[in-house]
Formats: sequence, structure tokens, C-alpha cells
Amino acid sequence: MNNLDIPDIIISRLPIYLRALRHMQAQHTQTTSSQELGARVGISAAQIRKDLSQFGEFGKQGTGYNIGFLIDKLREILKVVQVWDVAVIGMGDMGHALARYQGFKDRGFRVAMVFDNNPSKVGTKVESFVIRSTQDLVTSIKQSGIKVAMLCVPAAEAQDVTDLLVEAGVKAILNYAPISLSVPSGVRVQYLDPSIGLQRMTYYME
Amino acid sequence: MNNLDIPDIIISRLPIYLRALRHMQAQHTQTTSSQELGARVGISAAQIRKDLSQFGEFGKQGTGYNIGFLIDKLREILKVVQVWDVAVIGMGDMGHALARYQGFKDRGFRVAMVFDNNPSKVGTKVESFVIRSTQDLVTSIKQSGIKVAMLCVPAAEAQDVTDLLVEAGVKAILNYAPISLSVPSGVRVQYLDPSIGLQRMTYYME
DNA sequence: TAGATTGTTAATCGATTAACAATC
DNA sequence: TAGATTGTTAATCGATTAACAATC
Repeated sequence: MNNLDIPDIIISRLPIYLRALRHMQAQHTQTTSSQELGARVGISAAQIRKDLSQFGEFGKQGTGYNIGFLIDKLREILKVVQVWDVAVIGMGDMGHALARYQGFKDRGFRVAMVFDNNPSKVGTKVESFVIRSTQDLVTSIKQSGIKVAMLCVPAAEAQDVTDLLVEAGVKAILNYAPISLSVPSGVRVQYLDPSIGLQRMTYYME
Repeated sequence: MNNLDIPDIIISRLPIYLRALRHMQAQHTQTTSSQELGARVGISAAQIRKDLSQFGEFGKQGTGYNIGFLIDKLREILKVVQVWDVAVIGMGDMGHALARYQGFKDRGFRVAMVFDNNPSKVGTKVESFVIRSTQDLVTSIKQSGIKVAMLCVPAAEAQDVTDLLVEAGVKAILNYAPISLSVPSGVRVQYLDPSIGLQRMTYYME
């Protein structure tokens, strides 16, 4: 495929473009330009054109990009035409919130399974999901073929659970635990620690 | 100050270093090296030394870095010696989870105030916080001097609430809503949209 | 046609890495 | 002393921007 040599920094911008295009589409806009899209997401028009040109010629001189068409292309590139089943590990407040989150709709993901290691939670329900024991994690995830997980366990357990996820064949982990994870190559991690986000901003404050 | 010309990409790595150092400290380790720290966070030793050297000489040849000392320096640099009061806007599942989150402890933040625009929620309690009306947001935040907010409202309301936060003097917004926000210069936003995180990984999957 | 905007090239700018003298 | 590791320099590598011919 055209996969392996496109810089990760470009890939990381595509979901932002996709989200903004969806937003425009919801407002019944038909076309946009690199200029307009760039203004919306805070990225230069030149960069947007350069990024998109890695994957094909999606625009027309003079008129710009057809929004519906570009959305389809970005969904194909990011492989979110399909819907990915996701496992949520850790049914604390954060895991609970993710299990109930409505924002995955139409963005390529669906929570399919939830886990916790607390015996008093296992077997109870969150939304429509029966909480499974972390002891069954490897078997259940292997069996279901799930490749994507969201990790919401305490920091102290996060690496151990990660090792289980890797063993189960998970290839993408969205990590809410406040700790750096080590994973083998071929497995990806994205970090969403709120304190890290906040500390990236306080530096700039007087 | 030594502030204004250090690249943001360096600043964005410092909280990662700080988190890892705290972790080492919790295990009663006294010193570390750029090598060891780098292995832990997945960053080259050279880059860590280069990053830190922007702010001073914190290490010793032959022995590396004293962990406690380096933690103190990073906390000063990132301005998290002090504790920042934070407002949480939107008491849905996510806002609820953040209001109860224990992970801000010792990382420089404390939830101080929570808001929702739903009249049936206003006045009720989440943890020890009485939910305030979004109508009082500007007044309350101005009065309290809060400079940091976490935004957990639906996408459709996020820009309007952001404008209120800016009006109230907030300078740092951690945005959980799935939308790009526009803010004046001098105000910073960090994005934590879970779908974006997931879509940044699916590209690499077969 | 005239105006607008793409895709792409070359130039610029910035970030990372390798290497090593200094020194604990 | 011998070994280890820093802080820094110069070289390399990569990303962004400006500019414009092509063309809708």
C-alpha cells in the first residue's frame, strides 16, 4: 500500500480535517477550500494541500474540495469506513463515561465489551454491557477479534493490563492511565492524561 | 523570563518527563540518567538532555540527574509548584468523571467549581461541588480568578461556552468536546477527543 | 474570459541525532 | 584512576511555507 512512508505527523492531522469536514457537512455546505478548512482548524492552507496530496488529487482548481467526497476519502485512508469494536478496561468513572459515550457514533468505533477486576462489579451492567472479569480478558478479546482498547485502570495496574491486551492481539490502545506504557512494535498507544494536557498550558501562564 | 522562545514541542515533552520522574521517585530511586529516562518514555537520551539544557544544567557528569531535584525544577518551569483551581463545564458523564478524578492530586490542579446549563442539575451536588448555572459562569469565574477550565459540553455548545470562558479570563482550556475551538491569542487549548486518538491509530492497522 | 484554487516544486525553517570534550 | 554521563556543537534529517504553473 501507500502506507509505510507517510510521516505520522501528517496522519495525526487527518482526523482533525475529517472532524471539521463533518461539521461543515452537517451545516449543508457542499464544497470548501484549503483556505477555509485551514482557518477552521488552525493549520495553513499550504499544509492541508500538501497533506492531502500524499494520498491523491482530491480537489479541483478554482473550486476547491467537494466535502462529501473528501470525507469519503479520509475515512478510507484512516480505515474508519468500517466500524471497529472496542474494549474498555476499568469501570471506574472514566471507563463508565466511555462505555456510555455517544460520540463514537459515525466516527468508526463502537464499544463492544467492558472489563473490571473488581469482583463486586463483575457481572453487573453498565449501559447494555455486562462487566466481564479482567481474568477473562485475553480469552474474550482473542475470541471476539477485537483490536482496539481503551485503558481506564489505575496507573499501578496499567502496564500489566497492557501486557494482557497485547497478548490478546490488541493493536491500538487509547490510554487514560497517567503512565507511559511500553508495548512491542506493531502496537500503538495514544495518551489522554488530563494532567499532561493541563501542564502543557500552565508553562505559558504568568 | 526565559520563556518566549522555547519551542512548544519541547514544552509539551516536559510533563511526560515529570510524570516518569515521579514514578521513579515513588519507587525510592534517587538518581537517573537521560538514557534510563528516555527508555522509559520512548524518547532519545540526546533529546532529553537537549530539552533540559534549555532551562539550566540540572545533571552531573558521570552520575546523571538527582530525581528529586529535577522534579522540583520541572515543576517550577511548568508552574505547577502552585495548585491551579480549575472549573469543569458540563456535568455529563465526562464532566462528572473529571469532578471526581483523583489524578490531579500533586500534579498542580484542583477542581474548584463545576457548571451545567440544565436547570434540573443546577443546585444539585457532584462530589462536594454544588453545580452552578452556566448563566453565572462569567461572574463566578471572574470573581474567583480561575484561569483553567475543562470543557465537557456537547460539540454544539462548545464554542459558545468557550467564548464565555474567554470573557471570564480563562487562559487554558482542556477541551473534551469533539470540535476545533477558536480562541484569541493568549488563550491556549488542548484537545482530548477520544475518537481523534483512535483514528490516529487505525490508519496503521491492516 | 477572469477569478479562484489546486498540486507541486524549491527554499526556508526547525527539530533530532551523533559525537565528544569536559568532568563527576 | 577508570567508567559513566553530562551539556553542547555541528551535521543530518524532516517539516513547513512561499510561490506559481496548471486548470477548473
